[in-house]
Amino acid sequence: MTVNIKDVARIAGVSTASVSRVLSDKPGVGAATADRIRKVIEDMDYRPNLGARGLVKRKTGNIAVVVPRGSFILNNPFFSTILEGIAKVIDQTDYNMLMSFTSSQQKRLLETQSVDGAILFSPRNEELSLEWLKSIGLPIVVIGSYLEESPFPCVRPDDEDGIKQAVNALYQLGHQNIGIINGPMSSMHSVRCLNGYKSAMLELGLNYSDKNIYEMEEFDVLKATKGIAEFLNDYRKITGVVCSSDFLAMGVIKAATTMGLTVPRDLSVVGADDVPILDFMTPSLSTVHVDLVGIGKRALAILLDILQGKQIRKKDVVFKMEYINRSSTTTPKKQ
Amino acid sequence: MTVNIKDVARIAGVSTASVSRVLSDKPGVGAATADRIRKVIEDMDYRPNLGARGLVKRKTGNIAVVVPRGSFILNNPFFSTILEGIAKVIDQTDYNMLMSFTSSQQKRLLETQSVDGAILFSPRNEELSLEWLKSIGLPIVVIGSYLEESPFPCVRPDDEDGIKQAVNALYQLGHQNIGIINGPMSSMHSVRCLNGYKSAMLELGLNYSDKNIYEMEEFDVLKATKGIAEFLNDYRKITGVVCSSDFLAMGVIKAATTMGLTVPRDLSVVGADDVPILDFMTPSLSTVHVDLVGIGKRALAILLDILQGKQIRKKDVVFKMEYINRSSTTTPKKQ
DNA sequence: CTGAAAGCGCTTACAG
DNA sequence: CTGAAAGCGCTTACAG
Repeated sequence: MTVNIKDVARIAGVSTASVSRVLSDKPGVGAATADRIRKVIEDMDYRPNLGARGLVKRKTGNIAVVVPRGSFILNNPFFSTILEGIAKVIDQTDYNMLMSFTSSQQKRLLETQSVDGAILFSPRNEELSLEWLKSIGLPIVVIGSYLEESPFPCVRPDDEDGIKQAVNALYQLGHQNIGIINGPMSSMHSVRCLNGYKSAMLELGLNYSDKNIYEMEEFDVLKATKGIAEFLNDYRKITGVVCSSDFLAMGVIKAATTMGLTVPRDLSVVGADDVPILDFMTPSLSTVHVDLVGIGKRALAILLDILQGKQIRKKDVVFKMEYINRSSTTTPKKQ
Repeated sequence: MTVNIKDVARIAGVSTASVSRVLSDKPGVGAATADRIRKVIEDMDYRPNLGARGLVKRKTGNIAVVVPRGSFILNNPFFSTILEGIAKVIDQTDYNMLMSFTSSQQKRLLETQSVDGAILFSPRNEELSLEWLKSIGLPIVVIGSYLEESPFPCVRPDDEDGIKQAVNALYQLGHQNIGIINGPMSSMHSVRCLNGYKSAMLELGLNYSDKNIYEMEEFDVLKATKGIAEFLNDYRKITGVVCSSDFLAMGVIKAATTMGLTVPRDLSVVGADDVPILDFMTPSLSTVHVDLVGIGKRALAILLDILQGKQIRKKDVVFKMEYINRSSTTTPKKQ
């Protein structure tokens, strides 16, 4: 049996009210009494039951971090890097982090008063509908994208501009026939990337057709290498591709290698996000950098502000991206 | 104000006891009454407050997953892959997963009755002392290693044998001068890897000295490339290295590349664990495979068993490893 | 089959 | 400065 506040009160010869007061540094306890209580707490190694406290204070001290269905997600360094940012600031607070993966778990987590607020990674309306999310009345911050009409604060990379920079960088190197490897269009992120690609191509006066655009059905690159290889094979004129994520770029390089192409000699590849681990690849990945850790930090900071009742000024926080030239890109071969 | 069990009872015209009974499918409620209650629950969109329930049932429905200090950890695919296994089985239960990173957070999480059990990733005695861990009386399963005298069930790769296989594989390819890149000796894992290395070398009749052994002070490979490069440079006779993790192997390849060495032509490198993402590297990594997802699943399964009061048979579960030859290894050059 | 009551471990007006 | 009491939202003997 673990010791509770009553035990402490009894041993210290005071009421539980007094113990509670010193526990939360509230005034109204004499210095001598307080010291005595503190000693007893120490001696008995008493720790308050956070659940019980939460019940009366009507807050749990927990924050949910919700990642979309699909376990692959954890292995995606994009998420783990942002998570690192979240972890960094949560460690300076008294909040605990609850994670959930499947959509049934998520719902239960969000609707059972188990958390005070939630950070949602690119939620999908099919799984977490806007209406439902609003109905539970929980403070929410989303990372990445959600529906256009979402009322929740959002923090995300400027992906549209990022892709534009990537296309421009390839163009500067001399590429004319540029492709894009994109995620499923059910995600706003992919939509914006495609927009960025198209407008960059247009501005540069470059031609493109459907054969320049590969849209994956799923995010799981580990299983998509084959499709990418077919795409690359189908239209050999492409000399450079931009990808909507580093993870995809990794798949592209893998696919190219499988086909006997050498990156960057035969194909230049640009990623997006600049996930730390990929700097270790050979060739190291040219990409469009964004401060992923910063995104995580910022998202949690906003949630914390909401939790403290602060008014938030900026509903949408967009992190700027910046092209980094490494060694997966070069001048195209003369055809 | 969210609706509570009293509201439901009032509207349904019954006592809270009856509502509670249908909530948890307990007998003792007439079919008609039960149906009526269920309808009210539905209509009012009532969800039980898990915190309140936990208070009386004396369990929280939460499981802690504790990873060692150092945010880099999240980006280590070794952890995220195991985590994937944990997530997979937790999603089939009603438990939620609480994660914590810093040691102060961990202690708070474990001692405030916030969780029913915990999975500890290679805990360090300096942060989570055995004595303290025992004193909190929480069901615990450790992944990786802890102290020799730890009473907690443990699941881990057979790392000693894994390294032996790696050394043997290099030997088969013709390598004689084999090095090892290891983690800090404060970790049992590193100790076992070193043992495996030494006994393999001994069995093969190969010579080695301190110059064959590089021990990192920290696990953060992203910052250790320099040290590895110095090590490789210091004793150029080494033609192949085994590493105590794929993550380290990645650092070795990076370091070698920086020095102008080509892997595997100038240096063969073997990783350990076979983390999914590294199959995408060029060259793809030769490594010693272990079922990381399985380790995660198994660890949680054991914890769940303990939580259900089952007696556990095997205190230590060791997953076998198996060498996989990919393209970061080859026959050494003639010197 | 059903409900009144006590209790899980806390906190917080309220009264003194 | 201090304590008795009520209450947070549930569950569970106990009695009928």
